Amino acid sequence: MVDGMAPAQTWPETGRSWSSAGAPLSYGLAGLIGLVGPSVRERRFGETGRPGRLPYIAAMSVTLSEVAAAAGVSLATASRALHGASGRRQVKADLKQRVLAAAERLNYTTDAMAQAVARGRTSAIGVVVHDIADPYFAALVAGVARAADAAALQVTLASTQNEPAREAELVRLLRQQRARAVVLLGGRHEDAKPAELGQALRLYVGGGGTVVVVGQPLAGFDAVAIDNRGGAAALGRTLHGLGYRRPAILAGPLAHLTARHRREGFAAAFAELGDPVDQARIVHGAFTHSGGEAAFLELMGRCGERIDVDVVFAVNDVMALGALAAARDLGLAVPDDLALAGFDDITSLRDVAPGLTTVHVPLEDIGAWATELALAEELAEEESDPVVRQIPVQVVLRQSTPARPR
Amino acid sequence: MVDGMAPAQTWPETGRSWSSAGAPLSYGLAGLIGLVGPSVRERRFGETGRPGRLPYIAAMSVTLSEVAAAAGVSLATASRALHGASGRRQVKADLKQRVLAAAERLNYTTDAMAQAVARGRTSAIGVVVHDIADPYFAALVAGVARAADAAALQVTLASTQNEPAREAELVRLLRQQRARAVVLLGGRHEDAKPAELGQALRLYVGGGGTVVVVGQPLAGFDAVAIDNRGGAAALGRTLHGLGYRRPAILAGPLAHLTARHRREGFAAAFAELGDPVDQARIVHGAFTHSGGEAAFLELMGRCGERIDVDVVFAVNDVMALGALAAARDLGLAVPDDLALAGFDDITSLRDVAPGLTTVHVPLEDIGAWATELALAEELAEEESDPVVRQIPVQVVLRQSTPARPR
DNA sequence: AGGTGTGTGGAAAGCGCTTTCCGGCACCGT
DNA sequence: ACGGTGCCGGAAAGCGCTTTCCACACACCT
Repeated sequence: MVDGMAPAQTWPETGRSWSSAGAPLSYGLAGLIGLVGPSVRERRFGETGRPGRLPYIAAMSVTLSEVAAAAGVSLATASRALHGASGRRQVKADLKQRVLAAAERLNYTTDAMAQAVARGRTSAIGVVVHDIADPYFAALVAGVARAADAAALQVTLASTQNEPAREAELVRLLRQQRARAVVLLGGRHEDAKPAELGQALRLYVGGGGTVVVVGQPLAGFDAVAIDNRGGAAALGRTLHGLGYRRPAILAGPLAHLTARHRREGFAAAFAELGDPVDQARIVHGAFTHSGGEAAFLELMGRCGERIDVDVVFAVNDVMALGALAAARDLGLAVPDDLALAGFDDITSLRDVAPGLTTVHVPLEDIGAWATELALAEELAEEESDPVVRQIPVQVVLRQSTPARPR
Repeated sequence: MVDGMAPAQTWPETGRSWSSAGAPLSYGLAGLIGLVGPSVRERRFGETGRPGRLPYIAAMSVTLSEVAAAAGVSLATASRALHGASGRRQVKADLKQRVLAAAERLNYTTDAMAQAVARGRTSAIGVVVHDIADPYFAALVAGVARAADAAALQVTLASTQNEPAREAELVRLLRQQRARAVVLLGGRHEDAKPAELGQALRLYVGGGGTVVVVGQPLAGFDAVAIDNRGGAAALGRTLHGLGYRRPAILAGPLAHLTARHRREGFAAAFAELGDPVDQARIVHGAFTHSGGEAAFLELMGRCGERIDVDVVFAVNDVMALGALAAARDLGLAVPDDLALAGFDDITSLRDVAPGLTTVHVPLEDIGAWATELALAEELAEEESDPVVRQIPVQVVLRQSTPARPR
């Protein structure tokens, strides 16, 4: 790996000048960090004096042309040796070895930005979430990360910080980053300038990107759809079958599509079985832990002295956990005083007691599938109709909703 | 937004040729996605026939020179109008308006990659985690995302997928991406080729990047350090004060530094108070939920018939929750049969009953601080000694460790 | 008028990379 | 000996952008 070059060599091949002003700093730096060798230093341009020179510190990394010079080959050959194999352009073994050795010796690393510009494509996919600390999004992102890793892609995380209206802005950002694909995890909100989001997504797709929406489909885009309505209906039927007759719903924001579908599915099931949900027992609130807490308190307030509700369905587990906390604070026992069910089967449910009845959604897998779908669609040159993959869900009964003695 | 241009106009200003082979596809696409206008299409190069042409589809987005042409100004002016203000180079208001209008009309969006190459710096920071679905990392990343958002930076998420040895690889990847800074959240492992990680980090720093390590300091790099030893010691003293005398430790992997410091701190506190931890009551296991479960079962197995342990300290909350689950399965009640404490105070603790005694670590803030530190260090041109910010932690007593009647 | 600023647009070089075309070379059959 | 045929290295153009230097126009002051 070490060839016959003089160890103190300072890249005469490159013909570049060293910074004089910057030299002390750069040597100091190199000394401090050690191990890095002569190639790590500050470079200045501008010896030509012609227009176009960049007399500021532009880069501190070894470039491919330096590697090429060190290996005594041309830039083209160096590029081919390192990333080549494109077409039938083979670099002979000995040259390739020389280049690889030089690259290693100089600690060269490809500049992914430059590569992206030259190749016209990046190696990053973007993922939009509302709050990465929420276990729902965390699980989805874990799946995205797994699939991206398998495909040797980077993940760019864009978070709205719980402001749904920022989704469009983040999509624009990812377009600017030329992300290969965007996986949109945030729940769809009807009030959050949907036109703006659609516009941003269309522009992104028009620029050659692929979009996959997770949760519910969005007109015109590929989607991995969770069967919210069906799952909630199945849960409703199951609870009815267990003997529950006076349900209440902690329903999430009115404009939140996922929340709405779950509420509608659940309500429809009870209605069909002859025990419609009392409208006064449907409380809307934020799609969060504290939203669930608040909605539960509001519900209890509406009930007054006597609780005329036997089961509470929170449209997601995080809200259900909020409700559980609120119930505890109120001195109400679940399931003795009140049964409780959620939706999603987030991982942290394994640690709550009593076990929470819910609808299992394979979140991590969904994240991975969405990513794989995006990558597959990218390959499909033909412009096809949006692919919508429906994910079935499954009711999981736990202790929070025991069969009700009649 | 709609100006007087002929709708069928095909950018004569640009002088570029349209693809003939690709035209049907591109028109079809533009038709399908609507709203995008004539500027979104496939472009081919190669009308010159000279070397250097790129006859493949290179990009589908509007470029700045097209905007410049549409606005009737030069490339330089267009660039200055959109991002300018660098130095005292002002673009007069009317020209600036023309450029902005043209950009909007063409749905132009800057190519962040090209910008990064030209400017020599990106706008992304990298964050390395072991598992984003783990609430510990999720909270930290939420903080990183918040701070990055405030600084108008992108977050590139790199996950080892629970393989600590992959940290070095991911750092190399982030170096390749020319991330402005790397925030290393993964716990330090002694066995995971530390030299390789250190080497990768040094090369990254040598290339102009900034590194901040979270958790415990790593020689030579900035860090936001959690007072693991002190926190665990304080917890130990507190529990001793409550009357516990026969502690056990679910200690995490031997080589895991955070785990080790917490174990040592806790053990030291009990030793100082005259009740050293029995070595046979220290069980090592993975730093995860199932690791906690397994370690707890192992501990119970070692105890045999009679449980001669009065409090179990798990070196993190996730393990403590695993232990709690295992205890439930075994029919043991916490705290009646056994007290339990953890470390970190992850958010999901709010939903477990009994409330788990732990050591509060402001995880999300730490993520944000680490990011802010990285950005501050980037500005400080002077090469200074590594900054290590110590974060104090606080014992939080909950129901899982009631005062023990003597 | 003739200098001297001052402001502002444009030409063009440069970032670091990929990929094309060309041309040189070795090998082969005739 | 000669043209054909592969193979493979190099020169150079190009990606889309930023920033420099130059040039020109217009004051302003003597």
